[in-house]
Amino acid sequence: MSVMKHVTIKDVARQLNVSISTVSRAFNDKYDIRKDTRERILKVAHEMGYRPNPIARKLIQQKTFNIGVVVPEFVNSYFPEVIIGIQEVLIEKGYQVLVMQSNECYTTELKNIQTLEDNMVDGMIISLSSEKHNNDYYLQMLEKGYPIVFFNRVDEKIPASRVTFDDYKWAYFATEHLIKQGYQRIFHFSGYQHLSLSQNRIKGFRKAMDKFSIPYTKEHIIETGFFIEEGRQVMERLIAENNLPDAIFANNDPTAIGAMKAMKQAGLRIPEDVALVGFSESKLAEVVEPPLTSVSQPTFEIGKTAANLLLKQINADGFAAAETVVLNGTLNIRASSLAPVTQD
Amino acid sequence: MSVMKHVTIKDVARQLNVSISTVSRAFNDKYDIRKDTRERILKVAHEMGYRPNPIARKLIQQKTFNIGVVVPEFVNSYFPEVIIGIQEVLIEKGYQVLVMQSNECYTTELKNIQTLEDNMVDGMIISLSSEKHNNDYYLQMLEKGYPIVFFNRVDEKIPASRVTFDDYKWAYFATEHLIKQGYQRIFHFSGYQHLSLSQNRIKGFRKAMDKFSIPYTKEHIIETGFFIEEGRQVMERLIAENNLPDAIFANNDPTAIGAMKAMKQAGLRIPEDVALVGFSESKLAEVVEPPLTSVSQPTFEIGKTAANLLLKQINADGFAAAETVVLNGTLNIRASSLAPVTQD
DNA sequence: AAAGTTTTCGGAAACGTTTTCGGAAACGTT
DNA sequence: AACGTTTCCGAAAACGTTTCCGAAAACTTT
Repeated sequence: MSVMKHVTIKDVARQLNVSISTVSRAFNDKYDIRKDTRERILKVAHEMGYRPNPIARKLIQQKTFNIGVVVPEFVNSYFPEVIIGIQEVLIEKGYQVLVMQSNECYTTELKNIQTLEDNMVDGMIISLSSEKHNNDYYLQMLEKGYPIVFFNRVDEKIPASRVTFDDYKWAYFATEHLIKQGYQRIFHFSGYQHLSLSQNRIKGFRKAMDKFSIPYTKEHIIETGFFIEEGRQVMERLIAENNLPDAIFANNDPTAIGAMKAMKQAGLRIPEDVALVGFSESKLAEVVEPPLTSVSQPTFEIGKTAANLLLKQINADGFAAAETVVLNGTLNIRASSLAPVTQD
Repeated sequence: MSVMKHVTIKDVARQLNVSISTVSRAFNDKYDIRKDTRERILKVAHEMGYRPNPIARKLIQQKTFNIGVVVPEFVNSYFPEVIIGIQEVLIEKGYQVLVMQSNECYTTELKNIQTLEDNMVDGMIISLSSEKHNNDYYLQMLEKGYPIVFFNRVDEKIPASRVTFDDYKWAYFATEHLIKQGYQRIFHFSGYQHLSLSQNRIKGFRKAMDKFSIPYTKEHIIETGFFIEEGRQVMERLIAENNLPDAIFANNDPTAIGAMKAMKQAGLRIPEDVALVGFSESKLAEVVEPPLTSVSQPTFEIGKTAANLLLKQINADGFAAAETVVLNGTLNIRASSLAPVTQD
């Protein structure tokens, strides 16, 4: 009563006085069925409201046409945008996309992955949580030939396909931009430093500073994190310590904006007192006052290529060589980082 | 080779020299199994890396412990936050949450729902797309006793459980606030007007205007939509037409921020030239300059109650009466709507 | 019209579980 | 020692499909 009876393939077969296998053939467009019986079956089946039960199909086919996506969070707009890109290509190929979030927690990340695995997704697209993690499980999966693609938060010790951003290069450009605007005492608000993404941005920062022979110390690179609150706290500390830089290159927009908030609170002007550059362009950058200079990543494109890489692996149906695609960005220069001299 | 063999219940049974049923019993904690054999089985099974195949289990049990969530989009932070609330309660009860987005399109919304249905989710939590929709399919599902809960974007003609926000009341408060600050010529940027959410916000706006005997015409209520771009366009038009209000009550933050952008472009000051109030508080409100007054919704709470309502229906396992929960918000007053007189 | 081919279909096994049913084993009671 | 209970377990059916195998039916060819 409460759960109504689904129309099954048996019902259709009985109704039409044919065998189950024939109905199945009709639905799977097999070669060994007469065209007119096929159409007759499809017609009646549709009238009866029959839809093949994907669970049963999955059980026998060992293929689900589902793919799983695991991201650390989706309150910042970055991951949602990537997911839209992923769906764009996958849905068109008949796949369904199941999204799970790890909440930046390694344990739930692992649990998510196992549930997806248990549900027989044909492959996964993963962005690692910021917590320290152990690679064993991923290595095992890869060894079994399980199709996985990583993006954004990758670990170079995991030999899987991945789509990344040239964090090094664009961190360099972002820093260079500040230097060329005349800033000298530049701090970097970095992400969690065990992530290669953060390491690469630090390297880019360093490279630019070295290139232009600008002196700096370890204290100029401050492990801040990824969220507004974290950026604000670090900035508040700097203000309290009266240890202000000329400019800050923040590892992402939220931390830059957190710094911005702290500065406003303290009556400091941007960029006159401290200039700011963000990273991974979010909607926020354009909306904030002053507008935030930021490196924008092609989120949509990242999602699309990750999906395509995954499809390639799935279709190779064996051990496709791991591939790394590096995508390009742009530096969007806005008021928050303009030259201190030219300010009116 | 490419897909490794999963350890099945048979393997475990053979290994231990017991029957399949016994292994099953061990895993399902049935009463008719001796305690020590149960433990022996669990131990060995775990060592062998056996995990019960949920697909097979679903097939026979007709219960999946999955629930589906369909939202129109997740680039604005509203829906992601709700989803986090949903997951919070559902995961703890052993459910998994599958998220799909309709992209504000009725057709894909329907397709999403059917895929979820085909995948035998035990229930769904839905927020309707903004496109005009036909209720037939939902009515059918409800008639079959399928557990569904709607939130945010609901349709009063669908007699299902829902969790909503008192849009009427809070639209009233938002408008009242502007009036009390001394603004008279107030416009409302509304959402798509076939959604009851939008209608209620309009009603609240009207009620406040009437209550304080402030004259207004139909032209003061402008169907704008939900996104930044839309707000900006409407505002640009008003500026071009030299048809400026004193204040705007926008149906959500993005449209308010769109208006803000257009105003800045045109050199207009907020709130001196036009005051602004948003709705459904997003992260943006605090970050924008000037900070945006906005009604905040308890997104997290909305998700949690929606999930609980759904669980109630699922467990009633029959036809639980539809329930409507209305949650409360707060009006966060910030600089964008302060009295024009007291500005310095 | 007989023989050989090709097309079309039905039967049955398989996918990995849960669950019903019945029976063996263990125990307690007389 | 016979009987009745209770506890524990195995065999087999079921869930709704796909697919392999073989055979009937429909064509060709001679």
